[in-house]
Amino acid sequence: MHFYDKVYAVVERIPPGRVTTYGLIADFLALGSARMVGWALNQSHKSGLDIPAHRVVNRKGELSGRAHFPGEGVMQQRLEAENIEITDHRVKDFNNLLWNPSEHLL
DNA sequence: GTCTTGACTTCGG
DNA sequence: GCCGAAGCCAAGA
Repeated sequence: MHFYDKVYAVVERIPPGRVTTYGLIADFLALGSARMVGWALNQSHKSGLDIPAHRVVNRKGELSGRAHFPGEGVMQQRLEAENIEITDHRVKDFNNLLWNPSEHLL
């Protein structure tokens, strides 16, 4: 059980239409660094699992990981498919859509 | 072994 | 609010 397995477990529990941040996940799992979350998601494609990584954004609500998706604009399209509006690579109404793991999982 | 590289965040200016 | 520096820690070279 590596830390990225826990990251995947949390990310899979993010409800559709909501988003969360690297920092919140790192804090919830006590990883010590938000970078580890990004690194875990970077490796997620070869885990074989279907991780909804598009629901994880940075603390400003920006789609900082969009470049690592299979195609250009894929991350944004997946979010829009869940009724999340994106303007200039940022989640609109981000503060309202933010999903905090520690308030729902514990 | 060290050094670099990040899907990040926080703090000071 | 923006910018630069620093802290963070697992891979890969």
